[in-house]
Amino acid sequence: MDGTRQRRRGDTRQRIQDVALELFAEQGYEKTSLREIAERLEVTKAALYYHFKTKEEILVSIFEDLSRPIEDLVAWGRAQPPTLETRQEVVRRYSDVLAGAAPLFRFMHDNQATVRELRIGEMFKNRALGLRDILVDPEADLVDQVRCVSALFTLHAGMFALHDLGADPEARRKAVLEVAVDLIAQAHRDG
Amino acid sequence: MDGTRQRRRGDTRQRIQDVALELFAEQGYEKTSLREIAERLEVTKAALYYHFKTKEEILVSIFEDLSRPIEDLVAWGRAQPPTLETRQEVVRRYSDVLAGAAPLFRFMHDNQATVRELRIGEMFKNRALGLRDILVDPEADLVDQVRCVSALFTLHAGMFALHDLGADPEARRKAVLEVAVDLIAQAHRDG
Amino acid sequence: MDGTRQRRRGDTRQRIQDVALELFAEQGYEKTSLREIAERLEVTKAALYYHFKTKEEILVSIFEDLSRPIEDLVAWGRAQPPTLETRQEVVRRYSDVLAGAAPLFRFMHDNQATVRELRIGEMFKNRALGLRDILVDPEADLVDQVRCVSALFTLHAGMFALHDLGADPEARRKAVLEVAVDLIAQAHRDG
Amino acid sequence: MDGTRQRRRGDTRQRIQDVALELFAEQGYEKTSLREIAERLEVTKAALYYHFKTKEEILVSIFEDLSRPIEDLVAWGRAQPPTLETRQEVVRRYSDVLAGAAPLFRFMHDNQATVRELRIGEMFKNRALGLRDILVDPEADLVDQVRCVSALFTLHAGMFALHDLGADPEARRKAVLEVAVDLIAQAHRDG
DNA sequence: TATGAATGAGTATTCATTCAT
DNA sequence: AATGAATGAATACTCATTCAT
Repeated sequence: MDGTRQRRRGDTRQRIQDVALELFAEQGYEKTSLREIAERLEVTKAALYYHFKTKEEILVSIFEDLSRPIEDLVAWGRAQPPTLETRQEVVRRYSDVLAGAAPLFRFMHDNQATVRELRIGEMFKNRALGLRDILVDPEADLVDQVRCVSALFTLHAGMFALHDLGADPEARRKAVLEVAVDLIAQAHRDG
Repeated sequence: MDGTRQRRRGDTRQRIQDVALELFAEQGYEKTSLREIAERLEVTKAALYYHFKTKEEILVSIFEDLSRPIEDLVAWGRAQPPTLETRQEVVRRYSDVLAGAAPLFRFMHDNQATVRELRIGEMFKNRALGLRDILVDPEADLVDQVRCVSALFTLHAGMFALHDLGADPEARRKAVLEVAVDLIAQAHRDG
Repeated sequence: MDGTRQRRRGDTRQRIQDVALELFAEQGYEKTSLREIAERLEVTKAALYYHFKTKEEILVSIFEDLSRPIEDLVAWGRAQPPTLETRQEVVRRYSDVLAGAAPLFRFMHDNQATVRELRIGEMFKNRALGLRDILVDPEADLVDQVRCVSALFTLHAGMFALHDLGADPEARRKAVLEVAVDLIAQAHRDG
Repeated sequence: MDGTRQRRRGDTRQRIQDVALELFAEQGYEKTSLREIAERLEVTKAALYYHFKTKEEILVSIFEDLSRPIEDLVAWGRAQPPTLETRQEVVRRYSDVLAGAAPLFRFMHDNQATVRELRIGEMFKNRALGLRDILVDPEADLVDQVRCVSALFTLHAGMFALHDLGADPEARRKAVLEVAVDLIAQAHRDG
């Protein structure tokens, strides 16, 4: 009975994160004001400050919650032997991770200038470097190193910039993943 | 003799563009205020408005000046037969174009959320789609289409996100270009 | 005790309206800045924006609050038979209405060019036309129609432009009203 | 041959006045910027300053040029005996004067708050008082004094606020004039 | 668990005016 | 007779943040 009003008790923090991420992804971090978030939630700005100390903290909390799978992936990858198979599996899993928190990663991708100045900039960079270090063999040829990094960027671009290549999203994701996996394979052909 | 004061006569418009691009690329568009630009130039904000109607127009003018080579490249590409060689040459030339106006393209890459709302968003998108249409064969396999687009993104990423792969910039650029050219080649292997 | 600080709690919105109307009437809408209003109230400009969305909204809110009596008068007038007596009574009541919100109507009278571009321009015009339609018989002789409208303008002018005819304000108002009532009577002499 | 360009030589001052009055009457004094005037004339703002020392001076010069007929009328009126006939003739002539410089008087009527702060405020007030002193007999009944002033305001209102009474402008002007002349007559009935 | 009221610092933009050329 | 380049001061408005209740 009632529902919304009832269910809203206690989950305000979560609802703030949801709405904020939605708006951040849609319009960017700077162009999204706390007033806007508050209005969409039908609470006052001050209510946001009950749950979060600053605007930035809202973003940080979202990032912390949603980016754990990357941490896990990096941890897993580090524990594996640095083989072709491991690397391809990392790429596969990363593709899943991206798809599982698309709005966050779309936001990260579209707001790099902003993100760089924020706390999450450093955090994200570290996770990204973690991934890279798993995929890239520092002894390898520079071209092959680039191939591995390129696999990563292909995944990202595939998520956020291929909306007009037609084809349904799932088919697109598969195609993108195949290219990425293939890039890793090429980097291991010989050397 | 004297220099600064003397030479400044008449080139204020250009100096505004230079400083603005520098700051936009460094801190992002929204976080760069006209006050900051004016101060760095040692003129008043009002002087900026003598030369440009709005903040956005400063950016537009920079974009128009610096993105002409892309237009030219698209035009050239369209006039060639849609062969492997053409496409690889387009990739090569695009790499040069990016290197030739690196600060602008770094800005575009880092501020996509912002750019999308601005007039240059549409402009840039059109140029990008132009390039894509030259590189991508709509009849080809989806995976091969992705390969071609990925070549483009590899170029971009190579410019703006590989600063820590070590190696000197020129070597890096060559490696990136090789990967991109190779991606195009693979997309043409058979099919 | 203390008073000012104490009493100010909760009535800020009203105080903004009061001070704004005072300044608008004194110096005009355009020449009155929000800084001025804020300073006189010893609050910040931002506080004004907590209570009103724009400068224009301050004016609109004042107008809506103070012009209700005209609406009521028009409604009353419409419900009466269109006789000489009705019309004279409307003129009498209008004189009271004007006297009851003199600063607002002085403002409207003195700032017509400005008001015309604002939201209240349309609102006021509608109320004025409502009054006119009650006073003016569209079948009547043009000269008699003008007499009725002139009665209205005489009232206005009497409020705002006769300060130097000497005599005390109340006597002046009575004289003005008599002229206006008489104009209506003449318009009904025969016809 | 050519024409515009040719004829424009030498009459810039006049053209500034024309355009300025047009815009002042249309949008008000404050809302009309020198940029706007300059743009419409296809000259630079600085050119305006070659011909006039300030924005206000543009208005003053217009007023001085166009309000001379009032001065003349006042002078003429003062030289006549203070009879009913004189007064009615003054009203008739004033109606002509208003019609002859309608944009100026429409401006004065619509921008009273602004005008009051400007140099022309005082000038206009003096001319108006001059007229009033001719029309009003200080010995007369207050009501009759009001009638005379009301005749003046009827003329003004007739010019600027009766556009929707229908009827063609000339018919309207005649009707308005008749009411005004009649008001003067009533003020002289007995007394 | 929130709100109402407010602030301080900032933003882009506009304006009348000046002056060397 | 006019322009190009610039300024100083102002304006309406927005934002993240605070705090007493």
